[in-house]
Amino acid sequence: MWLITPCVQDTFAEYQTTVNDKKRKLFLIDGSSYIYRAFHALPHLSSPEGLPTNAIYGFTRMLLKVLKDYKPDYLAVVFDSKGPTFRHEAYEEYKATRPEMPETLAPQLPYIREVVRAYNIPALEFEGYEADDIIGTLVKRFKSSGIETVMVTGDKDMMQLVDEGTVILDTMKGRECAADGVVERFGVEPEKVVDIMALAGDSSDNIPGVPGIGEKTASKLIREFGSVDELYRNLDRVSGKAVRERLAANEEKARLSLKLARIVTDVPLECGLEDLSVSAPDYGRLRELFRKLGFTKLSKEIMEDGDCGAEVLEVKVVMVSGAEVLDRLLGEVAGSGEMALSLRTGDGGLAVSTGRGSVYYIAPEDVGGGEYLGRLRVSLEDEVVRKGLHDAKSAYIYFKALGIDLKGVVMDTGVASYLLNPSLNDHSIGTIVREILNSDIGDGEIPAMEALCREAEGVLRVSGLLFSSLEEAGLARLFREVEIPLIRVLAGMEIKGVKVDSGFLHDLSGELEAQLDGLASRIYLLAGTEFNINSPKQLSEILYDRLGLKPGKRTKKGYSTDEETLVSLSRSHELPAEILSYRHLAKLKSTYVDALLDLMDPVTGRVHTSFNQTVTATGRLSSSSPNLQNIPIRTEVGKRIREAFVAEEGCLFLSADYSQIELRLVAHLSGDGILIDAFRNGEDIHARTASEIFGIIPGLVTSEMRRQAKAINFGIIYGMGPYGLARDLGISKNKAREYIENYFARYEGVKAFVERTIEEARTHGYTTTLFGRRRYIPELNSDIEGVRRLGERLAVNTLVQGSAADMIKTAMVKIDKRVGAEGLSSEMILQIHDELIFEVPEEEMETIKILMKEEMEGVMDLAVPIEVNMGVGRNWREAG
DNA sequence: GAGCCCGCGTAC
DNA sequence: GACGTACGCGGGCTCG
Repeated sequence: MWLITPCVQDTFAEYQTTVNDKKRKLFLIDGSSYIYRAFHALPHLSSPEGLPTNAIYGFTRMLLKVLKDYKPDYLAVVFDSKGPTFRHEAYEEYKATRPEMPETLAPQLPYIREVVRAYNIPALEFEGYEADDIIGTLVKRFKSSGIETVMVTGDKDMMQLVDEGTVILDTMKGRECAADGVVERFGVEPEKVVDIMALAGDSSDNIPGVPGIGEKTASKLIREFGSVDELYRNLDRVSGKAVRERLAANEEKARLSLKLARIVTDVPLECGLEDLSVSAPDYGRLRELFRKLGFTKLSKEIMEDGDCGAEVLEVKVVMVSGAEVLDRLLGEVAGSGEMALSLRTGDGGLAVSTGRGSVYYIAPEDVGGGEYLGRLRVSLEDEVVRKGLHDAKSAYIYFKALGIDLKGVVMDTGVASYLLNPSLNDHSIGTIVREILNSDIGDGEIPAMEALCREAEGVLRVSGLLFSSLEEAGLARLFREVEIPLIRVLAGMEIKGVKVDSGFLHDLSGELEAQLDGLASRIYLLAGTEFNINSPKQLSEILYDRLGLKPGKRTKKGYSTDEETLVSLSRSHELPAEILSYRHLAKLKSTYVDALLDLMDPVTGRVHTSFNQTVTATGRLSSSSPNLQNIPIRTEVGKRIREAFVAEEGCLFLSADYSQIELRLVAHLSGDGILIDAFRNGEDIHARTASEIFGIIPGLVTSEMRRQAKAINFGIIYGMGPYGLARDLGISKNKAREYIENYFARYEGVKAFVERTIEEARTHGYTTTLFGRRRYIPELNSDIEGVRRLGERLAVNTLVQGSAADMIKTAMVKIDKRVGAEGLSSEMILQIHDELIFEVPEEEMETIKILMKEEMEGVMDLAVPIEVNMGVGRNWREAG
C-alpha cells in the first residue's frame, strides 16, 4: 500500500522532500464534508461574541493538521455549490431527505471561508456541481502530471476516484485509503465502487438504488458481473429469484442511481496545477480572525510554528535636541492638527507621533526643564489639536504636575478597547497594537526611549480602527460624551485625594490591636493551644479535628470556616463566636486602618486612590490602592473608619446618593405598572413589595416581611435563584421558590422584562445598557446548564447595573462641567457606584447642593422619578 | 523573596 | 455549585 508520509519533524521533512519524496503532493480537501463532520463531532463552542464556532474550529484543526503533518505542495479546499446541481435536475428527490442546515451551523460558514482565505488557500466551487465532482475533475486533470493526489474527505463515495497515485485521507479517523483499502472496504476495484452504489443506493444522499439490495449483495453481483451494464445484460444468470426480480423491476432506478453516484470528472473549471501552489498564510489576518473567534490556543500555536511572529513596530526616533527639531515637530502638529502622546510617569520621558513617519522624543531632563515643553504647551492646551493617548488619566496627572492643562483628548486607546469589550482583562497598549496591527511595541529589553516612541506610534496607528469600531458598535457617543470627558474628572479626583485623620487612625489601630490581643488569648484558651487564627487551614484543624465540631460545607481544600459556618457552630461551642469577633476586627485593622495609613501621603495627609475606568464588565468604575469603594459602613467599628475621612479646614463633605437607582431602572426598563406606581407615589419600595407578595395591606407589613421583600428586590437585580434567596433569608428552597413565584405573579412587567432581556442577549450575543454600553455574554450559548443560567443572570444584571453606571458617569461629567463653568471651588473626591462625595467650602454648600441635585436627578428622563439623598458632615460618617 | 491562588470579607 | 460587580487581606504554595 502506498502511504502518505507524514512529516514527523521539520528537519526531517526537508530531507524527505528533497531526497526521498521526489513526487509533489496535491491535497484536495472536501470542505463541505468536513464542515458537517466537525459540526457533529464537536460540542458546542462559542466565541466571546457568542458566535457558535465548533465547525469552524474542527475545520481549522483539520486544515492545520494537513498543512503541518503533510506539507502539501499544492492545495485546494473544495465546496459544494450553493444551488441545485445537475443531480437534482436528473432526480428531484436527490438529497431530499437531508435535514435543513442546523441553525448554529449556517452562521459559521462565512468564517470557514475566511479561514481558508487567510491561509491563502484557493477555495473552489462551481455552480451546479458538488465538491466531489470538482475533486474528480482535478484528480483526472492532473493525473498525467506525475503528482500524488490526496483527497481529504470522510465521504466513502470518493473511493471511486482512488487509483495509483490517488488516495483518500481521513484526518479525523487518522486513516489513509489506497486502492487495496477500497477493495477491502467494498470488495471491488475503486472504479467499480460506483456500480455498487448504484445498486445499494445511499440513504444520506437519497440515491434510491435497487430496493432490497444492500452493499453486500451489490458487491457480490458486481464482483460476478463486473458492472451494472453487464449485470442487466445477463440478468437471467443472476442466481436467486428474489434478487433477480428486484433487479428486473428496478432497472430504471439502478441506471438513474448510477448516474447520480458517478462523480463527474469534466467540470468546466478553469484551474491549473500552479494555481494551487501552496503559499504562506496571511498571519495578520489569521490572528485577527482567531482573536475574534476566541481561538486563543490555535493563535498561539500558529505563532509558535515560526516565521510568523509579529514584526516589531518600526519607528524612526527623532530626539528633540534643539529649536529646529522642535519647530519641525510643532509644524507637523499644526499641519495635521493631531498628535499621539506617550509618556513615562516614572522618569518623565515624552514621545510624540504626528503620523508623518517620525516619532519625536523629549528626554526627561528636557521635559522637567521646561524649555521644549514650554513651547509644546500651546499645542497641549489647545482644544483644537486632537490628541490620542493610552491612559490619558495618567497624562492629565503628569501634565498637571508640570503646570500644563491638557486639552483636546479625543482618543484613549485603553478606554476604547474597554468599551468595545469590557470583559477583557488586558487593555494594555501592547496588546491593543498586537491585536490590531499584528506588531509588537517591544518588551522590557528595549530602551525606554524607543519603547515610548513605539507606544506613541502604536496609539496613532490604532486610533482610526478603534474609532470606526466604536462607531460600528454604536458606542461612539458614549465614548465621546461620557467616557472621554470622564477621564479628566477622574484625574482631578485622584489628584485631589481625600484627607485622612492619621492620628485618629493610629489610635484606632492601637485600640484594635489591644482588642485583638485579648481575643487571641481567649481563643487560645478555648482552643487549648496557640495557632494562627488568620489561617483557615489551621482554624479548621482546631475546630473539626481538635474540638470535634461538626463540619459544615466544604471548600476546595477542606472544610469551610466562613462566617455562615461559624455562626452555625457557635451554638455548640464558645470558640466560633470569638473567632468571628477576631476576624471582624482583624479584617478592619489590616484592610482598612493599617492599609490607609500605609497609603497616605505623609506630607499632605491625603490618600489618592486610583479610579479605574477599564476594569469592570458592567461599566462601573473600580477603585484601588486603596479601594475607597468598600470602606465599611455596617458595623460600629466600620463606621469609625469612616470617621477618619475628614474634610479640609473650612470645608464639609457633601454626600449625594441615588436612592434605589437600580430598582428605579428596573421600573423604567420593564415599564411594570406596580413598580412605577410605587416609585411615582414615593412609597417605601420594600414595604410595597412585601405587601404585594404576601398579599396584605401595606399597614400590616411587619419589619420582618419588609426585610424579606428587600432581599427579593435585591434578588431581582442580581438574577434571583431560589437557592440564593433561601440562603439569604434562612428559609427553605421551596419557600423561596414560592416567594419568587409570587413576586413575578404580581410584577408581570418585570417578568416580561427579564425574559425579553435574556432573549435579546441571546440573539445579539450581548446586552446593551440604556446608554448603549455593551457586554458580550457567550455564557448564554453554553452546553452546561449552570453556565447558561449564569449568562441569563449576567444579561439582566449587566443591563441594570451598567445603566446605573452610565447615569452616574454622565452626572459626574455634567457636574464637573458646571462646577468649572460657575467657578466653584468644590471638588469631587469620591464615587461609590451610586454615590458622589464632594469636598465643599462651607460657603458653597447651598449652591453645590442645588447643583448636584439638579444634575444628578436630571441626567435623563425615566418613567419614574430619580431621587437623590444628600448628607453633609465634617467627616464621611456624618455626611454618609 | 516574588508571584500566584485560595478562603474570606468588605462595599454597592 | 447555587443571586451581580469589584479589591485586597493573610496564608500557603511554587518557582527560582
